[in-house]
Order: sequence, then C-alpha cells, then structure tokens
Amino acid sequence: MAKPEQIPTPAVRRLSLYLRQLDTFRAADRRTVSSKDLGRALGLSDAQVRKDLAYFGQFGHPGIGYRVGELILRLRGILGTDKMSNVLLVGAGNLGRALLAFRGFRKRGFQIVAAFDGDPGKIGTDVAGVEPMRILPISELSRVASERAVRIGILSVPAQAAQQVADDMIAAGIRGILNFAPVTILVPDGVAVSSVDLAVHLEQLLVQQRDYHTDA
Amino acid sequence: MAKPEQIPTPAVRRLSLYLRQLDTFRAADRRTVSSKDLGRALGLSDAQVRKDLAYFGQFGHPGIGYRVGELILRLRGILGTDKMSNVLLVGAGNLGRALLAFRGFRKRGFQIVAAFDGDPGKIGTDVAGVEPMRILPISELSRVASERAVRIGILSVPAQAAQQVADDMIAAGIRGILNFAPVTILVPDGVAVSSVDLAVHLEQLLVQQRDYHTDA
DNA sequence: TTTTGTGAATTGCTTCACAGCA
DNA sequence: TGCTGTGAAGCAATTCACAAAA
Repeated sequence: MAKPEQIPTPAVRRLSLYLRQLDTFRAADRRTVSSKDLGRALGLSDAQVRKDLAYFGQFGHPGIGYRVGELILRLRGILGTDKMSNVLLVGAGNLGRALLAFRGFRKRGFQIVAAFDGDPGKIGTDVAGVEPMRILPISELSRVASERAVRIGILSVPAQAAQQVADDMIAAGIRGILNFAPVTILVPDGVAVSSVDLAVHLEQLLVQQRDYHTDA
Repeated sequence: MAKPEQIPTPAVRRLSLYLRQLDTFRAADRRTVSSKDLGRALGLSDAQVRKDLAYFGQFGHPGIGYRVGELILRLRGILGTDKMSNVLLVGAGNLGRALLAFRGFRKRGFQIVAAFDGDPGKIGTDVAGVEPMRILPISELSRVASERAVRIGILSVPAQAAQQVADDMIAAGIRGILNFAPVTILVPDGVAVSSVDLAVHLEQLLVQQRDYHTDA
C-alpha cells in the first residue's frame, strides 16, 4: 500500500499507543512482536494493528512479525519524537507545578523549558522542575518562544483566563496547545488543541460503568 | 426517534462537552440555545448536535432551540451527575496531590473522599484537599470503597505499579478507573478505563502541528 | 507454519435535506 | 420565519479473508 493521502485520524492516535507498548516490550527484552501480540496488549484486533502500521510503510516481516527496536525508530520518526521538542507551560498552579515536576516527558522527546504565570505574586518564584526554573510573566512569552523555538505549549490556567492566554500563546508562535482548562478553546486554522478535562473523563467512566450493569 | 439500542460512542463522549458548554452559556445568562450556537461554540455542525441529543430524547423546541436550564438537567440525568459520586484516589505524588487540591470536581458531581498510597512513608500524612484528608495504606482500599460506596477511582501511581494497583482497585469494587500512568491497564469486562497520557497528547499535537504546515 | 499487507465487504458515523411544528 | 427531529445518502473506519513471503 502506497501511503494514501488520507490516513484515518484514529490510526494516527493509535500510533502513540503502539510506540508506548513497544517501549514496554523492549524493556522486557522482547525482540520481535506480532500484530496479534501488540493488539492483545492494547485491546485491539491484529488486523487493526497491521492496517494502521501499513498506512505509514512496510515495517513488518512475514512469518516473523515486527522487530521491536526497528519499529520504535520508525514510529518515532513518524511522530517527530526522534528529535527533542521544547515545550512551555503557562499556569503554575497546583497542576502546572505537578506537570513541571514530572520526569516522564524527556524520554518521550519533550522538555519543558519555561514556565509562565499571570499572577504577579508568582513571578520570580522558583519551581522544582526536572531542571528547576523561575516563573516568568506572560509578557515574556513571545521572546522565550521565539528564542527557544517553542511550538508546543501546556495551558494550565483557570477556565476564565484560558481563551485569552491561548490567544497570547498563539500570538507568540505556539502551534499546539495541550489544554487542561475545562472550556473549549477556539483557535485559528493551523493551530492544534488537545484538551484534557478531568470531569469529562469521570463523567464518561460513570456512564460506561452504569450502562454495563444495567443492560449489557 | 425512539432511543436506539446502539448509540454511537462518539455521541456519548460529546454529551459531556455539550453539558460543559451549556454551563458556560448559563453563566452568561443565556436562556435558550440553538443547535447552531452550540455547534459553533464546540466546533461541530448543527446537524451533529441535533442528532446527538435526539439519541437520548426530544429535548428541543422547534423555532426556539433548547432551553439551557432544562437541557442541563436532562444531560446530568443521562450522565448520572445529578447525584454526587464518591471518588477515591491512589497515588499521592505530585500529580495526585494536585488533583486532590482541584476544586472543580464538586460542581460537576464528583467528590474525592479518600486518598491512598503504597509508600509507607506517606501513610498518615495530611493532604490539602477540598476537604483535607489523611493518606491511607492500600490495605484500607476495600474497606473504604465499600463503606462509602465508591465505584470510581483515580490512578496516579508510577507506571510500574499501575497494573497491580488497578487490580487492587477492582478487587475493592471500583468499576471505573481514570488512569494517569503511561501504560495500558488491562481490566475484566464490566470495568471501564479512561487513560490520560500527557506524552501521548504532546505527540499528537506535534504531528498535527507538523502535518499542517508541511502539506495542507 | 507463521505472519504480513491489502483489496473487498461490512459496519459505523456524519452530513444532507426536508417535513413538521412554533 | 426559525429551528428541531429524522430518514436517506454519503463518507470513514474496521474487519474479513487470503495471496505472498519467510
């Protein structure tokens, strides 16, 4: 299959899960993995796994499966995480500081290089990150983003400030926003937003969990 | 349309977004809202909004739209957030403590009623939550879950402990798990899992952002 | 054998377009 | 007129099933 112009969005999303699972397999010294193995570990069919991977190239070996190390490199190349990406964060509240302290980003190709907040009382405060940093005012956003070539930002400000800060981020050159505020952020074409709303996730668990023991 | 036995999963997911947006509209004193308005605020088509809502009943008023307050009540009933749900949390690291401190769950129908950790050094420590609480050992999970009728749990432990703790949660009666560990959790039928992996989100932003300015 | 890659068939979801109601 | 609810059409994603490769 020659790369089709239109790759299904769900297939791209699953690529990240394949990569994560492959890292797990490699940590357990697995050398090769079949589409069946990979599917079972993720709750997907083997056909789904094969089709998804085939959208991006021919990575498998008939009779053998996929070589773990090889596939990891390929997927990293496709996702762009073979190179390190600088990320900035706006909103150094409880959640923001927890994210700054999280050590798991680096080995997946991301590094938080600056933290900002709109509260004057927080400016200049030190935060304990992977490499500790000082909180900067939002007026510095543009300068830092361009100096460090940052295209991805994490937005962890309160809901009522979110749209304004997102606009500031976009004006500063950010082209992908990971939004933790529980509101929809409207952005122009060419800017991607991915939202994580904890209450939304809990709601979905509630319905699923209930639907199960009421009928299914 | 009589409620069809099979409601599309994406429609159920969007229900949460409709509810959130309606809360925003109500905060701005909007009394009625059309499918067009609701769609525009969320980046969806008006037809999509109407069809989604119609899966669950006839909530609209031709010529008028949907009454905001009425629809909020209906959606809460469908999602189950008209009653408060008790939630517990396992893993009182940086992220876990940030989640405990988050004030936004309550008005969406969720309350974190207990926090657990596997580290003996943390047991008994006080954590500053909406109502402050003391960290309990995982051996108390079953007792607390049944005493307080908890069916939903937040899992914010390190990756290598995640599956084991998830198993403990399920054994304690938890039927929905919000997983922040960057691994796939395998669960039996009847248990729902929703995962939030920050690195996965960042990866998706990276590809989207890149795909845009390379071809589209 | 085992396992991939892939057209074809199928299932599922979204959009269209319009009758009917306020 | 303005707007919903909904069959029908169209589009997208998944599963099937098998030829080809090791």
